[in-house]
Amino acid sequence: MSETQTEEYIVATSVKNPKRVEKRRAEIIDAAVKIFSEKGYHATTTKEIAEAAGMNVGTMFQYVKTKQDILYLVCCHIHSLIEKALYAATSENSTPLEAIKKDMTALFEIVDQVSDYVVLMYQETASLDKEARRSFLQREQRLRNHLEKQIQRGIDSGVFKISQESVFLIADDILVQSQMWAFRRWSLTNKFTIEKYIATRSELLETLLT
Amino acid sequence: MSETQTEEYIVATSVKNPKRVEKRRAEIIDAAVKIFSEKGYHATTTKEIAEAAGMNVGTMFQYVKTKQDILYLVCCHIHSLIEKALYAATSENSTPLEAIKKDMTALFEIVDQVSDYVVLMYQETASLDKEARRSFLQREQRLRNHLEKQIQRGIDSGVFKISQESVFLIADDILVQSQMWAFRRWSLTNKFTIEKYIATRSELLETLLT
Amino acid sequence: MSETQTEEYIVATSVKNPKRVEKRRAEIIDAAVKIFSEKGYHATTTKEIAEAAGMNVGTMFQYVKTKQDILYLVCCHIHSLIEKALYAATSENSTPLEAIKKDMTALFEIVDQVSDYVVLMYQETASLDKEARRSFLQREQRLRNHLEKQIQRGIDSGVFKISQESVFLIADDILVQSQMWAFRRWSLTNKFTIEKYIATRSELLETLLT
Amino acid sequence: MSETQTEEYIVATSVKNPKRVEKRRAEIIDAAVKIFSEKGYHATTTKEIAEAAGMNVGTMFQYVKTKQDILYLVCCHIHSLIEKALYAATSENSTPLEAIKKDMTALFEIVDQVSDYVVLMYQETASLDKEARRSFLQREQRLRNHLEKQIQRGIDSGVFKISQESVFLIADDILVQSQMWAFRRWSLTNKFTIEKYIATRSELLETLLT
DNA sequence: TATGAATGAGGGTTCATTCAT
DNA sequence: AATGAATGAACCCTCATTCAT
Repeated sequence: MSETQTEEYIVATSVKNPKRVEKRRAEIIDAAVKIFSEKGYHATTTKEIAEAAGMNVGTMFQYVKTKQDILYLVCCHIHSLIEKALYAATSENSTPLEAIKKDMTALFEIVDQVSDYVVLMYQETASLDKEARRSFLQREQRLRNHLEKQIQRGIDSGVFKISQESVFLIADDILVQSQMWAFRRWSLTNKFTIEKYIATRSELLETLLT
Repeated sequence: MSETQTEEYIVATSVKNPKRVEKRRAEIIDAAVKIFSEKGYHATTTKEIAEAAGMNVGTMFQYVKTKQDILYLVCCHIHSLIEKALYAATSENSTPLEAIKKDMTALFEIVDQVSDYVVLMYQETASLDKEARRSFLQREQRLRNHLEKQIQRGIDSGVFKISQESVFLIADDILVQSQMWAFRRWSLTNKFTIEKYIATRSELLETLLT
Repeated sequence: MSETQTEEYIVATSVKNPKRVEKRRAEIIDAAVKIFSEKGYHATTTKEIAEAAGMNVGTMFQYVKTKQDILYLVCCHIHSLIEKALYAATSENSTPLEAIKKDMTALFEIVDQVSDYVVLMYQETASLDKEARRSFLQREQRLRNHLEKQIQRGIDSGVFKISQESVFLIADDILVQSQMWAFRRWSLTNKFTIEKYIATRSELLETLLT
Repeated sequence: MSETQTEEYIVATSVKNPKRVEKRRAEIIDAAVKIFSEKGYHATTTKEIAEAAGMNVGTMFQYVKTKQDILYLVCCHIHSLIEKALYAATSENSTPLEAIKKDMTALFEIVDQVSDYVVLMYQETASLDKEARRSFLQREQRLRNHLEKQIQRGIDSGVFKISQESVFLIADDILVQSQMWAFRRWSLTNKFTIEKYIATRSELLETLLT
């Protein structure tokens, strides 16, 4: 479980009222998420975003310093959706195997629901500068850490028979596989419904763990 | 095994002599690969590429119609490197398990060698237009098809005990995991050398298959 | 002695209480003088000025109609500093030569003290519109008129042996030379202290006048 | 005579043919000089300049890296006009007094002819960044050095009876006075024609020197 | 009177692509 | 086939000023 802690990337604003910032940014994010996932980050104009967000360009740039900031906010927002769904699924009263399967299911389901955004999020991460990218990747580590802990529980209670170094890889694999459902939708949906996909993945995971 | 066959995306040129086209494009690709993986596709100007390729912008645009064409050529080039390495590793005289492990090893090793380019290739795929992207993704399918066949051999010979639908997923996983080594290098190299990574992955694969 | 009299440029305000206007404007001027002379008029934003003046942009614009008004106020303020220092030095009980030398000394000394502001004042005069510039230049004429009168005294009393048309030029020269000390500080301080500069200028002036 | 030598500020270009650069820049300068002296540097748009220069904005920016570069070129161009006129007037076969008077006359006359540009040149110098400003000011020193040499000749030959430190000041004064004719045109032309101005200044200079 | 969010025109600069030589 | 100057639409962001509270 890696935990190199660094400060979060902060999106600056010249607006003082935090409530307003939150509200306006939500509007910006909502608009940007849609346009970005249709046309991509680079092909989208700041003016377009502002218009779609129902505000003036100048206004928008009071809540955000650069276009990239918008991308960062968007990525974090999407990530939060996933994180919330995952954490909501986690219950303490289940066997380790059930628990990790439940997490996996929740993860795959939320990714399925917002798959366009997941693609966007990972595709455009590259357009963030170092600072922002690092900060975003840290968030991702939180997800993996969560899964690692769940797997570790299974090892500790003697249910899972895997080597210690596999923990990290398997946790990471689950994450990556969820993303894959988004990225390869066009090809996977030929063969799987989301339910079938989850079922097959669950089986493979069980094979691996026990 | 997916095989929706469509025509390949063709990069047009106004130059007649095919030998010259090949030579000049090789120069362009070599230059572009380096700059793209340093600065990214969008941050790179056509002029920079031309200069690095030792030719004039005008000249370059005679071997290529758009900047995106260059990206397409670059992606295909990188992909070829991987494809060649994978095919070179495949031998007929081995057990299915040995064979798929050998393939996996070759794949991971080549990705390790050109990891910067792999990252570039997958990161910037989004910047290709529909046509070109589809054509590029078709190439990727060839890789997966190859792996699928190897796994199928094991099933057919009764060595691998997995469901039919897992074939596709496992083949895809191997591919994705190779890419992961490139994408998460910064985090994985904390825990693994490439040899260790291959070994662990091999073990997990064996668990899964047998 | 030129005296084309025109009305003064008036900086409008929407605030009724004159005391408050005076106080607030003093705060604005103090803030603006500093920032302008650090970054120049164009590079300074109204928001910066307001913040430095400890008030809100909106508030500031109630005491001033445009950004240019601030510049005008600043220029007038700086000019007043010089004017006051000059008038304070003038005494009636001295020979014409002593008197003009005293004035010159006072002028050079005050310019030396606020040289940054003098540079600012003359540099940015160009950014005033016609109206405001004319009004400001009128103030400058008051200074020259003062010096002209002092020289005239010397001529009238038969001490200064110069032609009538030189009066204007010499008065102007003194003014310009004082500004030069501000503008060419970087080069003049290699050769002169302010005392030495004043001494040398005094000698040259005496040569010229007698 | 100050001569801190530093490298000249070089205006970059992406155009290789030096002849073309020279020709195009001449067009840019011609256009810019006119618009700048009408509206000032800040109020002028790069697009306006390009249009007036009969070329595309993009084209213009191939001969110049920034708007400020244009200002620098303009300032240098104007300065060259003055320098050439001054050097052309200098003859060796005259007494020191005649020589310096001739120089002064030439200087005042050229400034009179291009007075709008002189005002522009000195007014907007402040808009140059440090680098460019330093480089431009160096050019100005060449002018002063020239005048200093002329005065020195008179001292060396025993004709001028002035202290050594006055040499610098008097040379500088001549320069400044020429600029004054440009800057205070509106006020000076009430009292002087250029010929009368030159005559009066010559007299004062002679008084000072002999 | 004071606040600070909203406005939006406009500015400098870039760069993929073309085309005359 | 090669050169490199020309094109111009488009982009991100700023900031003086206003106005509702």
